[in-house]
Amino acid sequence: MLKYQHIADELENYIEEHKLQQGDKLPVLQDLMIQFNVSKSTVTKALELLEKKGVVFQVRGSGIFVRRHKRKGYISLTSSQGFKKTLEDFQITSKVIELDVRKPTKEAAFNLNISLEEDVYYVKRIRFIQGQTLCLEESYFKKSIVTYLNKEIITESIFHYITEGLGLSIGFADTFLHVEKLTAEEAQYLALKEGDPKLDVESIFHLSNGQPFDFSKVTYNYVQSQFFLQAVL
Amino acid sequence: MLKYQHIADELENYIEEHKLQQGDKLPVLQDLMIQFNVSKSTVTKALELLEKKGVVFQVRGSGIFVRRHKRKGYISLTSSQGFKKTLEDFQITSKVIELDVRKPTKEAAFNLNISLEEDVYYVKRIRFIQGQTLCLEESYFKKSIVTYLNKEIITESIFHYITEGLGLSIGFADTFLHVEKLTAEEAQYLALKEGDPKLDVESIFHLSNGQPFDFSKVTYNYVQSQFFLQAVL
DNA sequence: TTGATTAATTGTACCGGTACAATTAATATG
DNA sequence: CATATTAATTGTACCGGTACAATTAATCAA
Repeated sequence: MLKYQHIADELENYIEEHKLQQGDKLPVLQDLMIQFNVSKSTVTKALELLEKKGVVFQVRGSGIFVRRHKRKGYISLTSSQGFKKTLEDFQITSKVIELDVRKPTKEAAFNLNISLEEDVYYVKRIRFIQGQTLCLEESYFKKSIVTYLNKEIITESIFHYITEGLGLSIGFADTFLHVEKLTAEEAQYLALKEGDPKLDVESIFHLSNGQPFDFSKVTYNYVQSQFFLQAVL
Repeated sequence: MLKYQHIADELENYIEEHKLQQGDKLPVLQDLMIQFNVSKSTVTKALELLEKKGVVFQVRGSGIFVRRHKRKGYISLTSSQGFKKTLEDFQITSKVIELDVRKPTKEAAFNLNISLEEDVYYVKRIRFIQGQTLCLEESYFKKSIVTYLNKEIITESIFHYITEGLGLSIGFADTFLHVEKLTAEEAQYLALKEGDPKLDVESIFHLSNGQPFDFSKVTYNYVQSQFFLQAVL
């Protein structure tokens, strides 16, 4: 494992375990260098990582401080799938509605940058949070990249399978949000009424080499739709 | 100006001017070092910046490539106010509804981490995009930090005034999203109907030293509510 | 020509260092 | 005792360098 990754993990764990609060001070750079026996730039790199993640902020001439917001139960918009990590205290389950290999819709083909003839895995599932319907999800996976999927895999974490099982490296994602009214079909799945608010989240996921491999459309139950993001400006 | 900032700007302009597309290759590190006459780490730092901004992605052993999504008219969730930069082609105007110094609501006090007795500037305004109502905004600025505001300032860019006029440095923000139904009052402002969908965006802005200085609640017209964000995973 | 092997390319990890800006602490000054 | 000045602290910018991993290009073998 990379040194700076390891340091970042250690620091994050430390903050978690000691229940540090916003503004609490961490050891200074010099001390961290000694503690982990690495150079200044390696510690700096670890801290940059944590800064991006919204875990700390640094103030020149002053120190390194914990950044932690007060709200719970929000889904992170910046972590890959959103779940798992940020909502680890909450019970997330899935029910698979459909799974098959097919040709993409025009929309999916456009977003994945493929032809209408190229095969994709189509996945449709509902996700529950604490038993409540959280969202309805449709995904299109480029079959040339995600060569195999089955019900067991997609009931668990697809992304975990892609990275660990297939050995692929996920790079980045473009995410688009829309607010609209629920259609009759969607309302039924989400146990809401037609015309109720909904949040549509469309994401295009890319491998580290830039290839798009997954286009997903997720419709959220507006009651459960609480999202957050931490930006460095 | 910082060297790596300058390089990042230059590269971004180059991409824009030459209308480079997703996947287009930029000069390799070595060439950029020579071109800008700086060390490897400085170029790397510039590229990290652009990577965070979602402008490029790098592939080890291969090169530096342009990252550019195809959709227009989306508001960026990661840039400070969202507007100005990403929607520069669109006409954004503001109408001030209220502006005064007052005591914060319990909610504002909580989010700004201040007492109920500390003064805040309260700003309420409507923002229009191409003449259409885009959003209704309520902001609470800590008066001890943002010492003065007037109608001219808030009709233009408040953040520009805070950085340039007051010489403050904005650090980071926590942003929370909710989807709900419009109240009667909100509906009126936004020229929509009560019960229509809305997107609420609450943000807490902090200075570089970690102090929160602005809590804002923005209610978006769902028709205009198109947001995007580019994440590195 | 195909496939495997090797070599060249290219970005990333990490080191050690100097200079400096912003903050904070210490000291001097009235 | 408040306030201005100076000094110490602490993070950031930037340099130059070595080693190496992932990709791509070139070469060789069958």
